[in-house]
Amino acid sequence: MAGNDHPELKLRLTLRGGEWLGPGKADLLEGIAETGSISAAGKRMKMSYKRAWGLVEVLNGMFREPLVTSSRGGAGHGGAELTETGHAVLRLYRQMQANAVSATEAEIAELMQLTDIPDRK
Amino acid sequence: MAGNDHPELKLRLTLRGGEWLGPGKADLLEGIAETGSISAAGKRMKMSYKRAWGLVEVLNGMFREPLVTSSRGGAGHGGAELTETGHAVLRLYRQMQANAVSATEAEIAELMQLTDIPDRK
DNA sequence: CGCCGTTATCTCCGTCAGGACATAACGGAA
DNA sequence: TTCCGTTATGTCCTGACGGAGATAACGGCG
Repeated sequence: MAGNDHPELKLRLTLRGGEWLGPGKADLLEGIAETGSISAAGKRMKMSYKRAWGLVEVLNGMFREPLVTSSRGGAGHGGAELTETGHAVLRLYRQMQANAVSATEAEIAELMQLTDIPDRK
Repeated sequence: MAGNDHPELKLRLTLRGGEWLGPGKADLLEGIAETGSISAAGKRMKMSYKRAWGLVEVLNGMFREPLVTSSRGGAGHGGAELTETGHAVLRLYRQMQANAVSATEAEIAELMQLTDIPDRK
């Protein structure tokens, strides 16, 4: 019951100068996939709609095909969802994350031994 | 010309909330090790001395033992160098980076295939 | 002693990412 | 036609980050 977040490893993949994929955009994609809405996904991450929408715009511009499609009005009063490419990107990022964590476990453990977290008793 | 940096993977290891080790601090440590000076290392990265010094202070507070020792005046007119712990942290981070890159090569390649970089003929 | 280059601090300022808020468009449903 | 919740897009503002520059301390050396 340490309550420790466990040291966390975050990845940022820079595709081109100024364009990158990191934890924030990945979480947003996941949120959109789960909520079906940009605003709901943004709210869940406690970011403004404006920012969430901006990130989606950037994401859509980074790849050949858009990662998110959205619609206004209509039956469900509008919404958004991931395209096939969107799902693929999210899955690949998560896979990268998992692979990276397991490939660096040893070094992370060593680094943690050098930190102050003394296990307090 | 292509001039492409090749996609680059950056790691950020969060030890505790608000305390993390990333590419910036690692490069700074490396710079201090090579130049023997906080200001020179900072200048090399085009950051102000104030910022470089602040990062060093944070780094020293993140681990049980300081990573950087510094001295004013004296024979060499002052300077800084990495402690044994400092060298260890830098080495471990570089190792993490290398391991993570090779562990995610496949996914990175797949992601790049989805990007716009079309080789422009 | 006075010189020198670095560390160590401080204060002032410009920049800018991002939040808060306002507005409009959309389009099926009631 | 009105209602609704979401997308889409703008303006205004604040707060934090970090640079620029000044100042002082340090401590061997000449």
